[in-house]
Amino acid sequence: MTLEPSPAQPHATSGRTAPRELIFDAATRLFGERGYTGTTMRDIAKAVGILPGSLYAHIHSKDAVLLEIIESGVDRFNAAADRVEEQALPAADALQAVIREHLRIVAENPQRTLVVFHQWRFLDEPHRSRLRTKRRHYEEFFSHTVRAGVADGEFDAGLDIKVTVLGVLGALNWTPEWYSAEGPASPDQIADSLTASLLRGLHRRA
Amino acid sequence: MTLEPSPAQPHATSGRTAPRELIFDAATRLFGERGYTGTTMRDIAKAVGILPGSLYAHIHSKDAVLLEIIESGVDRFNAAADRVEEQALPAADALQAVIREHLRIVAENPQRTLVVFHQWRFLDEPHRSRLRTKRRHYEEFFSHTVRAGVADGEFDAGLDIKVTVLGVLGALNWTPEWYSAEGPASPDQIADSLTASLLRGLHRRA
DNA sequence: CCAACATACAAACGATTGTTTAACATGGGC
DNA sequence: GCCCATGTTAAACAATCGTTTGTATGTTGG
Repeated sequence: MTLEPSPAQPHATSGRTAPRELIFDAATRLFGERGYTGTTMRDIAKAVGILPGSLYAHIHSKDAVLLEIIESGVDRFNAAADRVEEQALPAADALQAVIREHLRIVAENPQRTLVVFHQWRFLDEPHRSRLRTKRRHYEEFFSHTVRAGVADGEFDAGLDIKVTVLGVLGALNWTPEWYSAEGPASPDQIADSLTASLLRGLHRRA
Repeated sequence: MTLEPSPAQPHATSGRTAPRELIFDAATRLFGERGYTGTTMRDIAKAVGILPGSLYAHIHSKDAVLLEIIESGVDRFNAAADRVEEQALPAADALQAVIREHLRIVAENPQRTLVVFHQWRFLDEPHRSRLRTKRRHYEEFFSHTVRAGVADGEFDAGLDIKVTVLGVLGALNWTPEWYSAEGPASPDQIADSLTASLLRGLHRRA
């Protein structure tokens, strides 16, 4: 076999972005903006710059595209939570760390995050149940962390843990709704501001 | 004409629910579950128990139904905020009051709240802009309240007000996603737990 | 009793949906 | 220089979309 300085692979990671990737990028953006049922294959094709039928040389179906977008998104959140869990930090530090990771993932691609949080309803079984389990795994990291923080006296024992966790998750899950890359604050700065509000509360310390 | 023990008025507020109201209830539930673009007029008609064409004796169009659902929902939130504002409470009390009202509105009809928060994207102009302005009015009540709380020393001066308000709103806007009428806690109990977490934070007081 | 009205049905409309098919181009490896 | 894989076009498919139409059926106020 001769030397291959610049192989120009047919369907590997080459200079030009692979058409399959272009399709997924366009689909992610459109699903985020108009929702899964509000986006047509013709919309996606037009965004990529090809005809609708040509999409099917690269993808299996509209449903399969949605599934892959959501699954890859959920996996990022879970990988981040697992990474933080491995460090076995004190509860407050663990929360700050995971909130930072959360906002980095949102900032990297807010549209994909919106799809993950809202379009899972349109997955058909058994994928929907499987993805729901994955999302629950992420939520349970927060439950465990808050519970541990209460157990060792770091957090207030009077907390309603369930509501508190859902409140924190709500604050985080809502961020892709307002985050803008054009804003002045970096994802880490936003994460730390949010962490400060959530952990220390609004009230002034005596 | 014989006696009428049960008048059965044609289109007044009688014993039987008006068909128009049945349509809006079904549309609210379906728009909340499957989204606006994921719901067909045939879905709504089947839920009401009539044929698709018969809907148009009661409504103008699918878009008009969505607009009315969202607008009536937004108006409830704004009316609640205005009511609290009139009382001119200290910032912490004002927040607790509006959070209570917020959760009562969510609890009364979580599906309608979901439609308000997510389906406004499918309104066409100028309605979308007008509704966005109404939503901003609600959000500004929170901004003003937090800012006032910081100004008079009730809240921590180190707060990033913008992020803090968006965090609180995120926690509140996410509630219809998990609130269940079958749950053990009342809306007011949930609101007070949430208020405690948000205002006092997770950390144990020294 | 009757005119008016509200409501319903059955059927259809043009447009749009996701997807399939057959034919045509293109370009690198033997 | 040919071959095969890859990617595209053009055209069409059955199904479904929001909505309209014409007609029938009661029910009510006068």
